[in-house]
Amino acid sequence: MSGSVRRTTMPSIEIVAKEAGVSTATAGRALGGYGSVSRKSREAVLAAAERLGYRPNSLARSMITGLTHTLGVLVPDIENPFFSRALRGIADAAHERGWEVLLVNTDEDLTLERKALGVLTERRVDGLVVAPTDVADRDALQAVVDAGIPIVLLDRRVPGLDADTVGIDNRVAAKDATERLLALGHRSVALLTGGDEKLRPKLSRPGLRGVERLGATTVGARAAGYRDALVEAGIEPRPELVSAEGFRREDAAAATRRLLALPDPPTAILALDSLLALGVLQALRGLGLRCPVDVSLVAFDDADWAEAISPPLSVVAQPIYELGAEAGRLLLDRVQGSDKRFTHRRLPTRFIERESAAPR
Amino acid sequence: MSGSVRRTTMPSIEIVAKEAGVSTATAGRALGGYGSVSRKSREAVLAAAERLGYRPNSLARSMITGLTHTLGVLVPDIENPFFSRALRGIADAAHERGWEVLLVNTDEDLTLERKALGVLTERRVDGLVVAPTDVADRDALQAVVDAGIPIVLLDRRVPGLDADTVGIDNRVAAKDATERLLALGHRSVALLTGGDEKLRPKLSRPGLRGVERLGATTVGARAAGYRDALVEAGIEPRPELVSAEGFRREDAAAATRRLLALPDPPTAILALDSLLALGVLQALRGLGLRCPVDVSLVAFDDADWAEAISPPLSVVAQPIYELGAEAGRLLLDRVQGSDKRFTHRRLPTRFIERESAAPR
DNA sequence: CACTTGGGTGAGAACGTTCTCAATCTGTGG
DNA sequence: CCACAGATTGAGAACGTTCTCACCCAAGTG
Repeated sequence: MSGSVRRTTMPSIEIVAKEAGVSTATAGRALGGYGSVSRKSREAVLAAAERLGYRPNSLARSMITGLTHTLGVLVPDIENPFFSRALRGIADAAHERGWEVLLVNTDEDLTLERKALGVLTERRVDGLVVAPTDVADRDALQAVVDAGIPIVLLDRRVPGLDADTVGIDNRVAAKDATERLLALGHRSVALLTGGDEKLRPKLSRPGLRGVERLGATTVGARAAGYRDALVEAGIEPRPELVSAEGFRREDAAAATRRLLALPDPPTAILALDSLLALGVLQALRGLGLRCPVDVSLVAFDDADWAEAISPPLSVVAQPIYELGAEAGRLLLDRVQGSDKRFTHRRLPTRFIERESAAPR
Repeated sequence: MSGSVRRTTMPSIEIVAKEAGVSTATAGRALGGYGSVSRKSREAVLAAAERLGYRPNSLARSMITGLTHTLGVLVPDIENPFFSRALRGIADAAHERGWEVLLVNTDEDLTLERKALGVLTERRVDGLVVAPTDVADRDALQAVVDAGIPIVLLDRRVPGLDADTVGIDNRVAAKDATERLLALGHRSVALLTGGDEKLRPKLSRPGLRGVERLGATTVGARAAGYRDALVEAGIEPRPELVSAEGFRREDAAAATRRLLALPDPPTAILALDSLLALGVLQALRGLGLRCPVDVSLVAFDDADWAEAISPPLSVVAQPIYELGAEAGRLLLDRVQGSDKRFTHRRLPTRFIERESAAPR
């Protein structure tokens, strides 16, 4: 392959055995803590190991036991605070039970995601936590499951996949947030989804079928919840108030400027993540408008800055760390042989009322 | 070990060879792309592999090649935006050259860090990027290096360790930031370090030796730079203006309240990371003070919210992603056999002047 | 004394690759 | 037709563990 075969200087169990004057089998037993070994042999082996600085080779161990004690984690972008916090939860759960974490960023890129699935399969990870880029990857994911590697989906769902899922009830959470804005007297509420261009027509004019299909995705479910609240309040959803122009802060800022330039501009905005909310705040500053007196704002995710800025931001807080930890635990249960029916765990969200949403 | 030996259902190269009617050696050559194989054999093997859904076992490959194509990454806390961004840089650099990343959080805990070093050694990672908790871990780190696993230190340094390091010039950056506050007419500048209790006396009354010794750590170097600026400006450093009361936002808020309650309170604050800056902002809000009219604020790290809040925060921006990417590249060079002298790479910082620091 | 029991031991297989080496096949030049 | 270089091939070793199995031995048991 890549040329030079690197010879490590590390002593093998055979060397340790020789040094201790026993067979490799006995040395293995003493070091691995299985089988039965006399006190004398054990002490000789452990002393020899200590002397030589012996470190077991977990690759060889994995070859034979069939367990790598490694969990693969596939997320779009570890820089995203949502995923870095969730990863922390996953990693802690894994560590607690003696597992390590192999991390791959997918960049929301399907090709990359598939390649990563292949690589992690070749590495024989014991299981995978995946925040899939797209439901379109169902087959690739199912292939991994069929190969005997259990998967737990995080945040997003993929219909028809044999996997546990962990997330929140996005539709209900979004509906609740929207209702709170309506209750403050806002009749014209904008939605900033962060999805990409091609999503927008679907979001703004979804047939019933469309909503159902989109309901599978996080953004889609939240958009559906937003619609639910409007419809129940007897307000006709206005497509031009739904913006899906990109995930970056600048995209959100541009979208905000566009929204506020409308003939009948929104008096409140619901942003589907905290980065988008920053874009809104930035745009408001630029326009000389103030939050919440001119425009109310509510965002998903309780970012660390949400409470510290002026005005403190009202948010829909997800239990992100717990989401990750639960995914990790669920996965480890599977790895360790659980064959319960697949569960779809929904953890509760919490609306934190601060000062960015005010009566109209 | 942990009980059940899991038998994977995945076909081995031997099965593929049988299916294709060739020897395992030939199948290996066709699949691995080494040696020479006739067109006919290759096609038969690839077809058989495709048919059986063959996936090479990279554990077996690593056993023989001595390369796991895995980089270990040891950081205090992946949730910290600094480390999650740096990790992104490391991961991208690794991916680009066909490596994967095994991640461990150390929680600033020396015991955990040592255990993690052991685990990663057993996993035979090809190299390690470490943001060490403490210089006290020198021996444990050196042992890993001696075992043949190269290390690159990120952000922090460990004197006397055979390793490359990547970071910024903390002393110069802190001095520059302090000078800018002094240039605005501030004579009473506080420093929020975020270090823990036992650090404070050293920071506030360092003998020359003290400063030198602390210069090895990130916080210490920045504190030294802060002092440098004061001394050069002919201002006597006041120990009570240096606060090291914890890393969390609440700690910073409490420290800020304490500072502002002093008889001769600071008119400007330098916060050593963005989370601490949030604490300051929160405390100011609570006290009914405004930034920058009542208190000026400058912080390290250009957090994503820094530009979006009011007032936009003036910051010392580190090239965090590049720091990580550079560490990754340096490490991969070592893994692939470079034996250049150890380098200590300092990437340039950039002061971004926004609106949180104003004339007194 | 013969017979069982069970702790302790070592030889060698197994895991799934890549590597080494010698043997065979192919085509070319004389 | 022969010699020879080079491509192609397969048997078997190697990597470092754990697992299987047969064996030895001391201590009871009848």
